[in-house]
Amino acid sequence: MYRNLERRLIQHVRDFVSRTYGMELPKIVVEQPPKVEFGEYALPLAFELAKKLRKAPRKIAEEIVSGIGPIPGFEKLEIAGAGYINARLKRDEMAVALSADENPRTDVQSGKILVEHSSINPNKAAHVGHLRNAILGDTFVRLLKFARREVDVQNYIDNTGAQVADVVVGFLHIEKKTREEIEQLARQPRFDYYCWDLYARVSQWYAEDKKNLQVRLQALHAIEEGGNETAAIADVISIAVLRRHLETMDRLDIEYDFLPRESDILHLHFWDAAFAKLKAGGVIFFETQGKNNGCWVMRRAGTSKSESLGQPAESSGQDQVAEEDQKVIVRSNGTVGYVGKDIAYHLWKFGLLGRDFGYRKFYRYPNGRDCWISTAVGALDHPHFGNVAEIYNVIDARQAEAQSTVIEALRGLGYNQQADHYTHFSYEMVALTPRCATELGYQLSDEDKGRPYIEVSGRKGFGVKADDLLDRLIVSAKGEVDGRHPQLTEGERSTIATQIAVGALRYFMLKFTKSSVIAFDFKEALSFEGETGPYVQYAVVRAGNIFRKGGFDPDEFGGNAAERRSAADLGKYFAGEAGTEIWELWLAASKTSYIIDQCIATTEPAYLAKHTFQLAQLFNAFYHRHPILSETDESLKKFLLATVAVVRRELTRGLAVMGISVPAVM
RNA sequence: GGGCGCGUAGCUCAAACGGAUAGAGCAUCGGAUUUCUAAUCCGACGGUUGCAGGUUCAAUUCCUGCCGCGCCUACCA
Repeated sequence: MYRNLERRLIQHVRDFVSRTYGMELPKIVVEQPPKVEFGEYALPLAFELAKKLRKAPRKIAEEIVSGIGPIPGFEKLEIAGAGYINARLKRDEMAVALSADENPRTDVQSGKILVEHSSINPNKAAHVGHLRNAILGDTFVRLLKFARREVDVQNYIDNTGAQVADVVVGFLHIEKKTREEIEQLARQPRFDYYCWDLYARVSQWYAEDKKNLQVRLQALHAIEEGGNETAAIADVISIAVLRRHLETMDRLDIEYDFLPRESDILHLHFWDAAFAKLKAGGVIFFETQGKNNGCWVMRRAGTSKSESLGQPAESSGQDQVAEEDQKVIVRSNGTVGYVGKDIAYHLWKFGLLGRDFGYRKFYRYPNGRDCWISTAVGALDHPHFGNVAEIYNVIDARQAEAQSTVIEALRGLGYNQQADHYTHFSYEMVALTPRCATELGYQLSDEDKGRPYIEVSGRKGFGVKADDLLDRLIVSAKGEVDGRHPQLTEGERSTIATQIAVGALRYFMLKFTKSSVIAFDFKEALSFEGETGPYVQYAVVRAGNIFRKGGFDPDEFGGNAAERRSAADLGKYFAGEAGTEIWELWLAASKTSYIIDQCIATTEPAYLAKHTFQLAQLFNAFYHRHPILSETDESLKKFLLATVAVVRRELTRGLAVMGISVPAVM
C-alpha cells in the first residue's frame, strides 16, 4: 500500500519535472520524514534540481508544489525547511483501502530463482553458524515467495570432502569400527552429536602424528573415487548426518527442494564438461613454470587491471599473469579443486553445462512435501531443477573470493547475463563471546580472553550445537508457559513453547544486519523480552485476545469494517494529536510489502525484523492507551477494533515471512 | 605484504541513494494499569559516531591518510 502510493507520487513528480523543466530524472529519492506530523513522504529533489536549474531550492519546491496538481490518495504537498517537499496522504482513504487489504502487486517478475543455503558438511552436528545461514536463506526464500517469485531451494551436500573423510578415518582408525557397527550407530537418534565429538578427536589424532595425515589422504581419494568400502562407509555417515540436519532444520520450519551432492558432480563428470568449456574459452591456462608448474590456473578474481577482460584471454598475456594472481583450478596431479567443481555446478544451475543430475526422493516433510536428492541414475519422473534465471548463494563472507572466482569464470565464458544474476548473499559469521566459551567449559588463552569474540571451530569441537540451543530455548519457554497456562494440556503447552523458542531463535538470527559478526551469547539469545521474536508474537496474541474476549472475528473485521464505513467516517478518528498516534500505527502497518521489497533489493532480511518489532512496539503502546472492550462509544470502538485487525494481520504476515508462527496464547 | 569488512551510549546493535533533533534493546534508577493477564507500558540516565583532513547547501554515510580489530590470502574443502 505504502509502496504503491510512493510509486504514484514518484510518477507524478517525474512527469511534472519532465513537463515543466524538460528534464528526465533517472532516480527520484523519496524519504520518510522524521515525524508523521510532516507527512508520509519527503522529497529532497529540489536540492538536486537547484544546481541544474540555477535556482533556489525553495523556489523550485514552491513551483512543484503549486504546479503539480492533485495526486489521487494524497491530501497535499508542502514545503518544509530549506526546500524539502513533504507529501501528505489522505489518511481516511488509505485506511479504507488498507483495511480491505487492497494490495495489488502488478509488477511480479518472471523467471525462476534458485536459492542455495545451509550447505553444511555432512560430518557432524549443525551449529549456530549454520543456523544463521539457514535462517537467513530460508527467510530470503520466504521474502521472494511473498513477492510471488518462483523459487527452488537447494542445499549443496559436500559428501566427498575432507571433512567427511575425517570422520570416516575416525571410525575406522581410532574407533576401529566395522561397517555394521557404524550403520548401527548411524541409526541412533543424535548420530550427528557422536560425529561432532569424533571429528574433534580425529583432528587431535592428526596433530599427534603427521603420518596420520596420510590416512586421511587415502580415505579422501577412496571416497572421491567411489565404488569401494571406504566410500560406502562415507555414504552411510553422510546420509545419516544429512538426515539429522534436515530434521534439525525442520524444527525451524526450514525445508529444501533439492540436495545436489558433490559425489554426483564427480561421478556424472560435470567437471569434464566444464573443463572443456573453460579450456576452449581460454578462461584457464596451463602453467609451465614456477610454483604452479603443471597446474591449470585462472586469473584470480578482482586482481586484474582491466575490469572487462571480456573476451577469451588473448594469446598474449596469459603467461604474464603473476603467480600470486593465479588461482589453481586443476592441480598438477590432475585432480580438480573445490572451485572447479563449483564452476561446473554453477554452469548447471544456469542450464549451461549440457548435463543433468539423476534424481530420487530422499525425505518427506511432515506436511507431505518431498525433498529430492541427486543420484547417478535416478527416477524417470521428477521435478525440474536447475536452468534458472537468477541465483542467490547464501554463503558466509569468508568465501567471497571463491564466489568471485566462479562469477569471473562465467564472465570469461561470455555468460555475462548469468553472472549479473549471480548473487553471493554474503553474511558474517557467528562467533562466541569469551564469556560464552567459558560457560561451555573451554579453557581460553589470555589472548583469547581479550578478544571481542572467538571463531567457532568444528575441528576443535568448539561451538554451540543447533539442537542444543533450540532445546534450551524450548525448556526455558516451556517453564514460562507451564506457569502461565496450567489449564492447557501438556501437548498444547509444548506446541506453544516450541513456537516461542523458534520465534526467539529466528528473530535473533535476523535482527543483526548481515555484515555484523554475531558474538553469540546465551543471555541474549535466550531472552524473550525487548527486541525479540516473542515480543512481536506477544503483540499479535494480545491483539487476538481482544477479539477472542470480545467475541469478534478478527479476519472478517478489518475488511467488513472498511466496507461499512465511509472514508469521511474514519477521518475524524485520525484528526488531532491522538488521531495522529493511531495514524502512525496504520501507516506502519501499510509498509509490509514496501519493506519486503527493500529486503529483497538489498538482500537484507534484518529490515523486516526491525519493521515488525517497531510495529509491535507501536501496537503495545496503543494497546496500553486504549482499553478497547470497555470503550462505550460504539463507533470509536469499531474503529479501534479495525485498527487492531489490520495491525494483527500485518504483524502475522511479517512474522510468517520470517518463518515465525503465532501461538494461540502466551 | 595484498584483498575484503568492521569501529556509533556502560554492553549488544540500528540509522534505506549523503538529508530535518543519531535511534532501539539490555543493564541501572524511578514510576504505571485490581483491565483486552506485566513476555507489557511510561520516564530518567547515557554520544566529540576511533583519530586527522577533504568533497558537499548537507557526512555516522562518500574520498584520502593514520590507529585498532576481524576475516580471506593453500596444488584444503
